[in-house]
Amino acid sequence: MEIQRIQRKGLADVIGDQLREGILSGDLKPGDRLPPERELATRFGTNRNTLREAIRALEAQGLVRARQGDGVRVLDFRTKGDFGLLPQLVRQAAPEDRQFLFGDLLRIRRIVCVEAAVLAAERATTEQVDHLRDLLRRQRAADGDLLTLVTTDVEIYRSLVDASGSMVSTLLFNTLERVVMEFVEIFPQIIWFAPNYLDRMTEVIGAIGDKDPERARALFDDHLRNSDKELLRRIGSG
Amino acid sequence: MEIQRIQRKGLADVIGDQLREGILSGDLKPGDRLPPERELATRFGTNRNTLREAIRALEAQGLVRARQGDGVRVLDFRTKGDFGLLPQLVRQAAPEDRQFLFGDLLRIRRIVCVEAAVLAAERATTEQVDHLRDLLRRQRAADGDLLTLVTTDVEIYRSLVDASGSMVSTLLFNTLERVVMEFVEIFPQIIWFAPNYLDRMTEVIGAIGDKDPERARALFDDHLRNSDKELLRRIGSG
DNA sequence: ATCATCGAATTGGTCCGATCAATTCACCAA
DNA sequence: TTGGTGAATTGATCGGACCAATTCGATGAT
Repeated sequence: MEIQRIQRKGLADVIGDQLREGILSGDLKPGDRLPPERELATRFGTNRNTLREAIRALEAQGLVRARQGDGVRVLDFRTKGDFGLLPQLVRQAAPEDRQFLFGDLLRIRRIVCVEAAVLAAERATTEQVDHLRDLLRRQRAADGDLLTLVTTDVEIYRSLVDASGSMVSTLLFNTLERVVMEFVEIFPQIIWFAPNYLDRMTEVIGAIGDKDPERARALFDDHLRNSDKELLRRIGSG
Repeated sequence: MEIQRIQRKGLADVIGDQLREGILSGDLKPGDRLPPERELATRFGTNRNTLREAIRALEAQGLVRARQGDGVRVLDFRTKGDFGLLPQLVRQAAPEDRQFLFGDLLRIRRIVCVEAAVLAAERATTEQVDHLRDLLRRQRAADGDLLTLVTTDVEIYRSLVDASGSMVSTLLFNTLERVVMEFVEIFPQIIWFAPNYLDRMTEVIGAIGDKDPERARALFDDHLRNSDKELLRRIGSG
């Protein structure tokens, strides 16, 4: 497990974060016009170039739109915002909203992962199924080592989504995983494995190996419903 | 229906598009280091500031990562890329991949929309259900006017997702809708409404009004499976 | 009074040149 | 071989200048 190099944040990133927070929190409403770049720059104690880089990043995320001669206008991220905004949105959600958000997230993650399993049962190559079985073996060998369990678990899910052969699912999974990681930082207690976790996953991957989409769907959906229910319970009582 | 104002693309946008295309097409591989900013700027016939704005946008989308003293490195969008990359990916996909991509997209859209309908049946307020019924009436009144049919259809889906009360679903729907619009430009023939479209939607919204999640799920899932099958057929034969 | 027209003010877009700061890497010494 | 040191590389920030699109008020014709 490689140590993650800390990403040093430059001034433009900090400014971008502040503006983004203002938009996602609702302080800056859709249709609002940001102050002129020259004014914003001095207000943040920087120059126009650096400030513009910050705004470019927001523009790339669909949060604002700059028009020459007019100004920089805040867009409505609720109707135009991208799914990729979710991690940031979770990070700064009010504590009373987080449990609700988490429940919705688990629901979406479940149906996406189940559908990926179904697709994998239709399309996966024998190499991909073998790789999944390898990961399960590694998971059994981990024997309680939490770090190994977590990283291998993520790898299993990722490999399963890869086996579905769907770029749509893969990219969707990437973002979902990122959101889950945000929640892990907020609720560390959701790092948890169901008692029958390994047996269930073995059954699911068995169904995929058997090219039996409907059995994979039923098994995985049932497992995730139960598992997610427990995760929600742990947050509720924590 | 307001005419969409054409978004004027600046130089930084054009440069960003070119670099993004290089990454998504695989010409620039993960781990590759881009040429130094000073060199890239002259190569694109521009200056460092403009070029840096282009790179900032790519960075905000998780396609590259710039580190002072090192350089700008290409990230692996397959494992780290965001769901929001999908529209651009569709736009420049090879023609032989597009049908496949479209099938996967419809599959994900179906399960997401169905789940939104289920949630709506659990949570929707009477006002939200009334609004959905209004939209259906407007759709009936459209009577063949294609522009009205399309825009109202999008509004129905959006209102349905809104009625699910799930920000996760809403943002996910935003991106999915954007991808669908990309496909519409490529395959205009997918603008199509099933003969029983209005009756089916009326039934679904009826189930939501009755607070009957499972009936909403069954009705909507069945409708979308049939409808999507026809859409795929129209692409295949077109 | 109402509307069209034009021009100045506003504001984002691009460009130039310079300096600061983190990283890398070749070189040297122990 | 190892470890440190400094030069080279490269991104980050800065200040100022001018170009270009939009907005909006003044002006004048109807």
